[in-house]
Amino acid sequence: MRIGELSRTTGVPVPTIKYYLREGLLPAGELSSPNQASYGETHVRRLHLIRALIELAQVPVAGVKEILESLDADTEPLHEQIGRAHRALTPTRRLAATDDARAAATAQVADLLHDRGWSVDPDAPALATLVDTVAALRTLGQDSLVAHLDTYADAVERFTAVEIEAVTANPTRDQLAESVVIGTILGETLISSLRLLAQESISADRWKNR
Amino acid sequence: MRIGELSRTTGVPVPTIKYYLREGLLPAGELSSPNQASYGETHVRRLHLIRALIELAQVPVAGVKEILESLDADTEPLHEQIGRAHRALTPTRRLAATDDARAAATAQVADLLHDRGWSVDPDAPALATLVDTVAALRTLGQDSLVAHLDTYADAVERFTAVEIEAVTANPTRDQLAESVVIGTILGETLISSLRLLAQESISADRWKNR
DNA sequence: CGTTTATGGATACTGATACTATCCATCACA
DNA sequence: TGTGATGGATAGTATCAGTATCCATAAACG
Repeated sequence: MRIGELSRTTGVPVPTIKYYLREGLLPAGELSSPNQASYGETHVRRLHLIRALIELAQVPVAGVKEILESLDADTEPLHEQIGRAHRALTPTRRLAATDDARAAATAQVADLLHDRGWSVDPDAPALATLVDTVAALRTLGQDSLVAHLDTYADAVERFTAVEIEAVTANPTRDQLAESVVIGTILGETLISSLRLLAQESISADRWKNR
Repeated sequence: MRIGELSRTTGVPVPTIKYYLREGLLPAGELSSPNQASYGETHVRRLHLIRALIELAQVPVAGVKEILESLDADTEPLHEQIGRAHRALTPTRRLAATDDARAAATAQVADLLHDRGWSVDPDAPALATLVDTVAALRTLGQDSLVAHLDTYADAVERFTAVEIEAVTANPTRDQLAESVVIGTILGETLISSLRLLAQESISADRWKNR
């Protein structure tokens, strides 16, 4: 398959494919002559994955590259592959907060992790984001939401368990890693759109007249 | 309070505040003379909100504007205010899928909505995103995840119930609207970081040796 | 009272991101 | 043999989210 056909079967414009090749998101095709390369099924699959990450999950190109590299690095421990995907997904979003708001948030999050027995890397970017978000919610006067952090954590444990289960069905390690990474990323898009739909539906008949 | 002090108390640089003023995110201060305006507590609060939306929830500036306008439009029905926030949160993320993948996804999503009794606007952007995501997961060979859509929906209903409860405690309608909108948006950041932490912790001891 | 500093408002510039467009020397195929 | 596609390189574009610069005026300080 040459680039034109790859473009036609995936719906991705040729210049964009060339761009992904340049950026190293897509491995080069096999060269039969200096200006004739052929692409295969793996390229089709990868292009689909790239588009899903960029379009649906809004992962920046650099993040996609990171994720794909981790998928290809199948010598490294699975947990490390997942860690790389997580990092690529959590663009350091920090927010200055007053010292006491941050201290309170840090303490609350530490309690939560302790109570749940979650052991995470203290440098995990998601941890910083969580602390900042809790602090921001307090600063914005939304303490009642923060008070239910535990219920959020319950619900989150629920689907994380399902994901782990769904994913362990994969026979090979490579497939497992791919499932985990795709599930982590597209799962978020899934949850987020489900949540918006649930809110829309519930809020519609809850506050019809306000 | 003049712009310098506003900058110092919020940690937002003066040129950035001027930019937000230009973009209409922040209402103008009260002018005492052609080049002397004074800002108050509302400006401090609003700046905190803007920064939280932009930094933590990664909402684009245009979306923040939309959200704030809906918060200020306290004459329109609450449900419509929420709808605007939702639209600002769901940047049309579409992904070309093969016709049968999309058809299957559309059917599955329709079933889900029906079974749960969720009634949503067929033009809701979140609906399109959900369909595309389900189609993409199938195309990428992740059917086992898609098979658990219902469990995701369960967990999502759980959050939503908590949020509604937490938020109805607000005495005034304005506060209620603000809580709903902030909860919708920052809640997503909260859930996403909790989920990453849960995954990290669970995956760590689940796949120690793979 | 004069001088330094800050301010409001307008306009211009910047850096990052994600593509698009153009070139050109091959290459395949008719 | 010529026509269109290809690989590879380089340059251009649009959008976004600020930054920077200017200027005339106002406030604060000595």
